[in-house]
Amino acid sequence: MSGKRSLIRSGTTVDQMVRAIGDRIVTGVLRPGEKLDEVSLATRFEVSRTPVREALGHLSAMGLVERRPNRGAIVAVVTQEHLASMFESMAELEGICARFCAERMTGSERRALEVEHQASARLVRLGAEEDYEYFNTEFHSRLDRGAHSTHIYELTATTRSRLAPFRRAQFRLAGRLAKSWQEHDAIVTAILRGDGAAAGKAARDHVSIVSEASAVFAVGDQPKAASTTPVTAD
Amino acid sequence: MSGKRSLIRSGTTVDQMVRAIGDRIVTGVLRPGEKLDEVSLATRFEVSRTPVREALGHLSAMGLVERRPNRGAIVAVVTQEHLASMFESMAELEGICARFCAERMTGSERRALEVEHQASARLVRLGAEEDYEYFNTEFHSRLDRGAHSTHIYELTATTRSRLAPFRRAQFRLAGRLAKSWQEHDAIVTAILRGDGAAAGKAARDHVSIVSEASAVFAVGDQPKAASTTPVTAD
DNA sequence: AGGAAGGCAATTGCATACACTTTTTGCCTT
DNA sequence: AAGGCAAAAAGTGTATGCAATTGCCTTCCT
Repeated sequence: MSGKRSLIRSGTTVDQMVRAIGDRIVTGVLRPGEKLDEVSLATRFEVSRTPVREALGHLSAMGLVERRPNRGAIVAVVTQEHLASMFESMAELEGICARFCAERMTGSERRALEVEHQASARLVRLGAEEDYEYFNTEFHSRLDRGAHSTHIYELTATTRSRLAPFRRAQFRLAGRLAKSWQEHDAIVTAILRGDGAAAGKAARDHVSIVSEASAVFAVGDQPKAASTTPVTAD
Repeated sequence: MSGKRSLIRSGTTVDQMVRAIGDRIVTGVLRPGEKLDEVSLATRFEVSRTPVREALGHLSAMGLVERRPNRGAIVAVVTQEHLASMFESMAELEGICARFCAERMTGSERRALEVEHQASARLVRLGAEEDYEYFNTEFHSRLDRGAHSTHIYELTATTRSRLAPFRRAQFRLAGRLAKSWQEHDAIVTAILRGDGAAAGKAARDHVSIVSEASAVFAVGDQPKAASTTPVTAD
């Protein structure tokens, strides 16, 4: 590989392909059910079929693409039913995390959670959607890590990433920002109180509401935003 | 591929490699931390490096092997802590499944669950460990499917497969068979009663006890049983 | 003698070539 | 004209070869 494509971010060719293709799926450039031809992708990104193939394997493991033996790969088709199932699972997983947090978080973890959460209140007042989204991600990351369970963490992370395409625009909905913060507050309060059952319930309810807010953006209504992963091709 | 190796079970070469290598990891022939050299594996199984590489990718996604970029793959090292975390997750997942079963199972599903469960009582009296293990698998499969949640099903399936290496010999422990059946009975009773909370608790407790029973077989104490996936090589 | 730099061997990562499977298209039969 | 079969084309699955990276060993300098 003669130095070209050196302007690109990082990692192996396979990683680049995973990001490039995955991003195009997540952003809706590649639509669910669309055929993913290996040679087309390879020529398009100016690499050989080998890394493309491997990338499709990764994406398949992530659940973003579906692979039929000897019959090529397609962008995973997520039915309304399966989407609901994923949100349901997410709610349960978050609930477990919150419950474990209430029972297991260290003193410094609790303090950090509280501090960050209170700090984010300012963003709600300002209506800073972008910044709040960052805090929101950080908040949930704290919950996931605070559960002190590596495997639950993995399950949560993979599920969250699979849901990413469907929850992107949730904070654009009117009033969602303030409501989100209130729900976070219920979770934080319960955790600090050490009330696992209440924390779990609050976290489950939180996701359930996000689910409803995101249902709008489900199948057949994917945005066509530009890719955020620049590559030489395209 | 010139017709040879036709005596083997099925599927593509990659699938065979996944099974062959995965089985050797699961059965302890390949020990945690052991280096997985691509050319060695390829020559050993008389295939080229390509399917071996792809298989290692799959196994990496399954969590059975660990891949370091440019530095090869090793059999995943499962720490005592991570193992505990996996059993904990399994308990929670089974709990969720049982709860959902109590709330959602159809009439015929409930009947089938009960019938099969009662039938397995005979195996306990006979001490038929092998046959009971089959029923046990079927039982849990019913629970997973009865939850009517495709994504929870996936999470449960992957977690279960990752735990497989550590729970194999559980029924060999004295009295485990009868105890297992009693725990199943508690779950079934609660489900048929429609008591989700009780079913969830019973299922969680069930896994917890399996966890304790399996802890004996954790890191550093893997058996060296022969592979159950015959391949031309070996 | 100890450490660092450079080179060599081994192994992974990518590209290309070949084999087999599936699908499509066109021709032949009914 | 319609349906089915066959052959070719398209595309995936596997093999092999080449480039690039890593780790180690040797060697040279301080």
